[in-house]
Amino acid sequence: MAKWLLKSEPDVFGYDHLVAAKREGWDGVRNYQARNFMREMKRGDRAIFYHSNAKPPGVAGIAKIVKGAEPDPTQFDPDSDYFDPKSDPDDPRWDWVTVAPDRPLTFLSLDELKAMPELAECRLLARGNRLSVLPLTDDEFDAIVAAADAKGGRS
DNA sequence: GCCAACGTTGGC
DNA sequence: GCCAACGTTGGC
Repeated sequence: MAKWLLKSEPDVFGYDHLVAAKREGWDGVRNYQARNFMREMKRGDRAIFYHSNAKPPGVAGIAKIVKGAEPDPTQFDPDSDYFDPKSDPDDPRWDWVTVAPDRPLTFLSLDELKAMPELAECRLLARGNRLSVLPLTDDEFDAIVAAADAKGGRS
């Protein structure tokens, strides 16, 4: 089971939105590297749900992949912000995966993540990183969950 | 294939 | 609102 990190802006779609929606297509990814990571995702994988462009940014919960990659329908919708006129319906350019909430985490801010030695190599914290979908090692994933649970007084 | 211009991301 | 980083586009 692979581990991932998904970024979302909480003003647009935060972890609470995912909880309310129960499941959601992860639409709007328009970056090839991020798309390729989504294509590697399998049902049952877990992902850290990260709030970007937030005050403060940080980790809000755990999501699970409930359906692997398939074409993102918003690429064909002219009314969508994510419409891509260059995407050929016979050979769709962009995919999404379907995610569901697993469980919320005690909030860990970006500053707290930066202070964790286990995340020294994590792509999330790499300088200039803008990828919205990225892989985590098992150790990185476990360290984030453990740190959030410790902060929340959960053992 | 190079690279300058431009747009977007995301922290601050 | 600013700006650094970086991906994409398009002229050549």
